[in-house]
Amino acid sequence: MPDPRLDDEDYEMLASFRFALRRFLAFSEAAARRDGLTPRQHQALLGIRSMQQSRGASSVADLAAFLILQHNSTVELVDRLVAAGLVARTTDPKDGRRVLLILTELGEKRLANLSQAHLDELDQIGPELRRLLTRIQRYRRTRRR
Amino acid sequence: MPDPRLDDEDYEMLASFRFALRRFLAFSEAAARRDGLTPRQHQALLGIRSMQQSRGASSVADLAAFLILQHNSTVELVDRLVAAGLVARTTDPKDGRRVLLILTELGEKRLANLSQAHLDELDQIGPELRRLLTRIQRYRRTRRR
DNA sequence: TGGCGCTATATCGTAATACGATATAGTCCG
DNA sequence: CGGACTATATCGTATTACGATATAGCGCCA
Repeated sequence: MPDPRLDDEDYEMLASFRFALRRFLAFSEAAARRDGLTPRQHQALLGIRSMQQSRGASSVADLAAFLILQHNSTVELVDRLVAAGLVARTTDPKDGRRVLLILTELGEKRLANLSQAHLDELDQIGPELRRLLTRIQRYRRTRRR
Repeated sequence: MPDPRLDDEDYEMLASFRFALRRFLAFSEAAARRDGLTPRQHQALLGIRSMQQSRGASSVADLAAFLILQHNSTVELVDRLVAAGLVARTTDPKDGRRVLLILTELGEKRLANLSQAHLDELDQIGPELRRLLTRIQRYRRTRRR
């Protein structure tokens, strides 16, 4: 069992870190909604796009793993993405059980727009997140010895 | 309007960063649930605890600001925290409208346990998050010139 | 090669929770 | 002391993730 004693600074650091994280996520959520997407839909587009590069295409199960969601929840999310015209389903020619997901032109466009906004935001908030992470690590190291 | 062109690496970096973030949040969520708390409840305890230090106590509105939630949602969250015996409500003696929140002994205990686990987890995942953030910043700088 | 176990996706009912709209209580100042 | 303002609380609603279950396709081996 690790030493359970925590001091005020531990709590303060954790709180600051989580607050910064939430501010980033709140930005992300607001940006997505401004474009008519839910946050999950945005993340799904990003996952599909990046897996398109790294492994040719994304199946529903791949997407579930990327989003850390259950398979059935992912199916429902894909339903909504297809209904919104952001993603298309195609069955894998090599394996009829698998459904491969591809971005529509609209999906590409929305994702590009959002990704640009996120990179800009990370320019702002990224350094603070890094600072907080570094501070936590440093403080822990000093206390461990 | 910023240059909207994004390349594969931009998407890959964003996807990796968000995936790392989700893994951390999934860890956090699982740790909270293992202790019988929802993720929000855990974050609320952390916020209340850290505001106790920084400004004496947390009101409902303070907590809402920390969690980036609407006031009414926060009231409902506090209802659940009180029902679970983790937090107690006390009206501010200086302003009868305000409700000050304090952790019960059980709340303190749960938070201490969870915070320890989170610091340990950040030892693991923190460096990767920092690396990804640095990579994004560096890549952007090289492309901007 | 036919059937059986396995994997992948889909369906459906349920529960949790954040929100908007609205109500109530307390404060403060002209 | 009344009215505007602030803080908290209540309630109905919508979204969405999940568990349990169903269906379809694949591959192996007796």
